[in-house]
Amino acid sequence: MKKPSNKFKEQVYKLVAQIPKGRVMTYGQIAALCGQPRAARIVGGVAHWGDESLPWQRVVHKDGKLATGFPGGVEGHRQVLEAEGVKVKDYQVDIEKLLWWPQK
DNA sequence: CGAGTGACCGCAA
DNA sequence: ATTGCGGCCACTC
Repeated sequence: MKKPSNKFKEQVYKLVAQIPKGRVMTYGQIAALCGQPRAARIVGGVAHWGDESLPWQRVVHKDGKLATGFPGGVEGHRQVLEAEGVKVKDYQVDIEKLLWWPQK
């Protein structure tokens, strides 16, 4: 296990905290906004061992697929997302519709 | 500096 | 469409 803990983590924190309810972002997207478009894995590490107070449930794969290692698996992830108002279809969200970008 | 890890991403069979 | 493999980056030992 590896626990990220530097500015990259803080960057991810800020981005995730900005995700409005009912919207989702992809790991690659967040990584790109942090300046590392290929560091999606790092974002995943932060998500797993990062601040649990952040809405990681709004972070999904590039295809809109749910996170693999989410507590309770995709099942728990799906329920939390629906609780936020996000319609989940077959453990997948309408990524093209719900994908959110930070206001410039 | 070298090796290992990870809630990913993209391409090939 | 599904499955498998590698590569990528940041971080730890």
